[in-house]
Amino acid sequence: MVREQTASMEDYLEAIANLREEGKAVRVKQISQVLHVKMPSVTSALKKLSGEGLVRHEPYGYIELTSRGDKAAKDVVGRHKALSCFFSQALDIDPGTADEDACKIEHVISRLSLERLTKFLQFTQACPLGEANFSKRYKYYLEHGELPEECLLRISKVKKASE
Amino acid sequence: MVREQTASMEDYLEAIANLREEGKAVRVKQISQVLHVKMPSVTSALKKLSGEGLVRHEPYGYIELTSRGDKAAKDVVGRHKALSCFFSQALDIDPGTADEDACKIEHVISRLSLERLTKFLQFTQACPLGEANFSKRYKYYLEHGELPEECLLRISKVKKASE
DNA sequence: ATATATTGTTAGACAAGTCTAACAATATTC
DNA sequence: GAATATTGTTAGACTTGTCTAACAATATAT
Repeated sequence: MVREQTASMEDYLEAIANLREEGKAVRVKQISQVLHVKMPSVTSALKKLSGEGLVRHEPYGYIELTSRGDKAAKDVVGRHKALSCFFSQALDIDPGTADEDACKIEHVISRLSLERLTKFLQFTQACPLGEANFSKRYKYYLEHGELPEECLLRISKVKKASE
Repeated sequence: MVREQTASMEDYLEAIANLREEGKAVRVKQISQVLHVKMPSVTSALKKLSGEGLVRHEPYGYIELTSRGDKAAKDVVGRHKALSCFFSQALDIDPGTADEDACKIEHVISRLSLERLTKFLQFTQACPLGEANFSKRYKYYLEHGELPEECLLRISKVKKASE
């Protein structure tokens, strides 16, 4: 299993993976900007991660993830994406907030909850009950503060049936 | 607005409020047991919170929240409950895991996401589309790995209509 | 009411992660 | 290619929150 990392170290791994992914130079300066920390903090973190065999780092040179580091990073990035996706798509939260929340929660959520969140999202998207899909009705509820008509109709039907 | 607290200090406030709520003695020992820390950590935290006017603490005596402390504690407890509720009810996660996750996430989630999560839960419970309500269909999906029949029927209807 | 057990506090070490200041290496520019 | 700017590193201070060890207060029991 992937070695347990602190939230901070996961952030560094994630930042390196993302910079690499975006084709940007993976340098101390870049990482420090992405994570809003000063450069010495990055150097220090890289030293730690190198010591654990997750990162290769030539002083003054470029920075790479080892295969173990890459695995760990992919894991964090995966959690981040799942959460971000859930917040923005299922809860209709703006991408900025969704991303911020994902950034924090990715370090603390359990595997089980993450998996369920993902399945929940898939389910709501795959299961288009009524004329509109679930997300649309939810958004209606968010905007108007009350259930859309199609939901109310069904409630009254049920009521009548049981009367 | 309620003063910003660290995750640790929020945990202490929450523990005090919960002990009080449960009618148990609010003592250093109790808090240390609830939070799985040693007693000196509690003493230290109480000193800090006293200094900020959130807690009243007579040395060797009982521990009370001030009105400001109570307000802050209620806020944390509210977040905890909302999250725990969402995980257990909407995602059908066991109460233990739901609680653990709530404990961590309560410190980092944004107001907006929390509010949406709550609304989402209300919506899914209030909007009983189809014969069964949303939660039931979701649980079917979890158990069987595929959409319940009523969902599939609707998909095929849509398909036919667009053919 | 004295001995003992329990609970609470103080003092100080430690770990993680950040920062600033000073210095070193590399890049850029003229 | 020497001067300057940029980037990176080292050293060491600081914060937060934990711990252990030793001591102090309170409660309990005989």
